[in-house]
Amino acid sequence: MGNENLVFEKYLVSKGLKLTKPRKIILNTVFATHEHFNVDELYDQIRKKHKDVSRATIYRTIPLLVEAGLIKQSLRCLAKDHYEHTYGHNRHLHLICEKCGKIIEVESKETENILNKLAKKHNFNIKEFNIGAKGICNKCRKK
Amino acid sequence: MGNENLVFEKYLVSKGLKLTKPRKIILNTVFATHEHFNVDELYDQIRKKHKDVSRATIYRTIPLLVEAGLIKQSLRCLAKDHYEHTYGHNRHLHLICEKCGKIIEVESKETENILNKLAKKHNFNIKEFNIGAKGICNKCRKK
DNA sequence: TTGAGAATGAGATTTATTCTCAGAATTAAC
DNA sequence: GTTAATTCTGAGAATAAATCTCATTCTCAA
Repeated sequence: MGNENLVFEKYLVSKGLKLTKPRKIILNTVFATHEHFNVDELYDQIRKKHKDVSRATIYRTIPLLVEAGLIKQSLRCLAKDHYEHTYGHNRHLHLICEKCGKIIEVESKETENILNKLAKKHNFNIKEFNIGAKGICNKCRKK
Repeated sequence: MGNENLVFEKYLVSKGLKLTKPRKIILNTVFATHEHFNVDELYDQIRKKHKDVSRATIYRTIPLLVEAGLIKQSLRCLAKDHYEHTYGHNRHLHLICEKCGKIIEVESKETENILNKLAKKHNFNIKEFNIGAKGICNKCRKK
């Protein structure tokens, strides 16, 4: 219940685009939970209430949400792109279990600081961090 | 010219698999350069010399190379999976330019140490790091 | 109210990757 | 060397996520 709506509308207007009903529905469904999501999950979720929003529109709206700084592309899992919130969420890194797919989110300003330093050395302007590791989680290791 | 061949053969034998001609060709082409690659690039490279290696075999061999610890899945660029060497190469992180696609490779043991600590806290067993950032490179920023 | 441009749904299309299958290669035992 | 059991292979079909097309509908400023 932040003002994603405001942010999104501002972005759209600045590009000469419109905050239409389907776009509102998509935005609100995306921000109805805090979870990562992929297009299929989002589509199913939306379809529970709104039978008139198409996959095409979802695929077309996601890049707008990304551009507006509301979400970002996250992991790729089972051949599908996944997304996560950036607006209203602290940045975090991911520990992904290769066995069960579980995602552990951990905050770490430290790693970002180091990356920032390294980027400076290379005259590189960081827009977005992508930090994580794959491995085996606690539960799966015990099996 | 390390002994990727030996490593690969050892791995294959341990799984009851065979180091066949196509697999040798693929392995050697992969290790003929130090560059990241995707399947198309690898296929073209191989086809210059060997008209009889199919895409299917390349797709089937890559997971074996990954499992053998010789390469790892790296970035995904333009809807294609990319791979990079792990055998014989120090680990590094990637700064990826969103404009021109340039990839800057940087070493950083520091970030890995931090991730290791965090993983310990969560009883997570890291198999592979995935560290990087997207942004704008020096050249593109000047435009 | 209206008109110009933007947005939509439906379904076709694209394309990386995976699968199928009949024949070929491999390897160990004889 | 032959054989037999198994693994591999190439070719092309199949799959499926993501993109595109297009005729129609919506939006909003004037």
